[in-house]
Amino acid sequence: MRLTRYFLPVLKETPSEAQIVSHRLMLRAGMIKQASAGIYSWLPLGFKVLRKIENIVHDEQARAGHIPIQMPILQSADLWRESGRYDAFGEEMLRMQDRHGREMLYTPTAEELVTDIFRAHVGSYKDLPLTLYQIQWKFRDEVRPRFGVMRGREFYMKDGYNFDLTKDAALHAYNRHLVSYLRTYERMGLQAIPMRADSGAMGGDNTHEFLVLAETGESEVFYDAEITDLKFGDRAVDYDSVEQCQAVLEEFTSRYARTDETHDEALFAQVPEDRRRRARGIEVGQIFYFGTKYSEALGATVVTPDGSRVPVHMGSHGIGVSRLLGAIIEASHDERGIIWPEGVTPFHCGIVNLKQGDAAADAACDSLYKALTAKGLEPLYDDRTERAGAKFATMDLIGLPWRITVGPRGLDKGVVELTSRRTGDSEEMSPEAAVDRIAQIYS
RNA sequence: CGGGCUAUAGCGCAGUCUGGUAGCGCGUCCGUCUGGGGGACGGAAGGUCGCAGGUUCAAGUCCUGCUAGCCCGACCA
Repeated sequence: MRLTRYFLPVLKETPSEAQIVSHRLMLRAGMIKQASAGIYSWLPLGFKVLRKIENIVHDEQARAGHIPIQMPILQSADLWRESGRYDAFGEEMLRMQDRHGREMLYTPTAEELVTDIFRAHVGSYKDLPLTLYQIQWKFRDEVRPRFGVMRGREFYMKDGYNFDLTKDAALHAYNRHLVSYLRTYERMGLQAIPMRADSGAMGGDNTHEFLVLAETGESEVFYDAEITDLKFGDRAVDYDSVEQCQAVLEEFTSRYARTDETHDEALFAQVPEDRRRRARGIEVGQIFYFGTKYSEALGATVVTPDGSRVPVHMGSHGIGVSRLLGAIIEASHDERGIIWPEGVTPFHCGIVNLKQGDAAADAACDSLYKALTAKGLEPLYDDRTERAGAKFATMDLIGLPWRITVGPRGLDKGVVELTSRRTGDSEEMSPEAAVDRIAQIYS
């Protein structure tokens, strides 16, 4: 993409509404624009990152064998009355009426709806196990939205629901999700620590939250320092293997790690003192096993091999897709701007032409652009007639992890400069070598 | 939902106390000089001063009501 043909409304000054760094940077980098309290439009750069994150989630869901569906944003109140949550959910649920006076609501989650789909179409143990998920806009009418997309009222979320014949099978689904989520977050360049959590309005007693450590996190967390050394890495886990998933769960949840909701000082005291950590975290996902709570309320049953009929065991699992942009920025930025992890960067690299209009520089940039594109990479070419400083400042702000700097001075020696946004390290090399290096980084 | 605050050009703000021709910086547009970290100079465009009513010869400024947004707290993916 050529910057002169893109829409990237960057701001030099910070809008006064933004308090925390991710919100400020998202506004300054032209990623979002507030539409009303806690509700945002996604501008091209922000939308691109949102899609990248969404794609990673879809990809990892597919790997775990989960099946994508799409359920409506507006739902009838009827099902929610059946489950008893219409009243239980309270003011957070945005309610409205259609022209006939029917009570409707903007979905805050979808246990009822997915269970309704299940009970209508699934009747036999032979159809199990089944995990359906969607990535869809949700709405929770927070009393006080803040922190940009980290705590908006409208938010984009992956919500998944597993249906299993037995409790053991459902617990395997729970473990499988934990493994799958570890992979998902690592691909985004994040370390998200599973912590024992509170089940809140979902019900059930088996639940973990995934937290990204960040000073601006909304939750206070307590953990054993050893846990941050754990890396999921590139291990090949068979998602169908009960033992393998169980082993990963045990590895990642055996050390002390809890949010303030479930924190237990006596247990925490058993962690060696030099490893006890108290910090803040951003919640980016949660997994639940809640058994037959919804299947019983809504009559979602299956016939077992012996011919009896039993309610299915269920769990639900969420990843805060839109919130992740804020979490990633909170975890990865400096005073000059965002630093995108390679896995979610909106463009693979930037090309900065230091002297737009100079025949040699223009030609070198064009040829770099073509070579990168030919390798399936997406560069952002700053072809504005701005001064070098302005171009560097924009690149630093929007956070592309790699920058190729092209100027007459270097071209005289036959080189361009490849710079890492994260480390600031620069290296001179031929344009061809720069293309190869970028391609290698993303291979 | 309790407490505090704000609303003036795309963004950041002054002007409101003490009523009298709506300003500054950044950004935008044009020109010249520049050209490896938000450069300089000259020119220009851009405003129902959140909305409605009131007081007054005259309201951005005073009064009343409303709306929207922000901060602290409680709450929350």
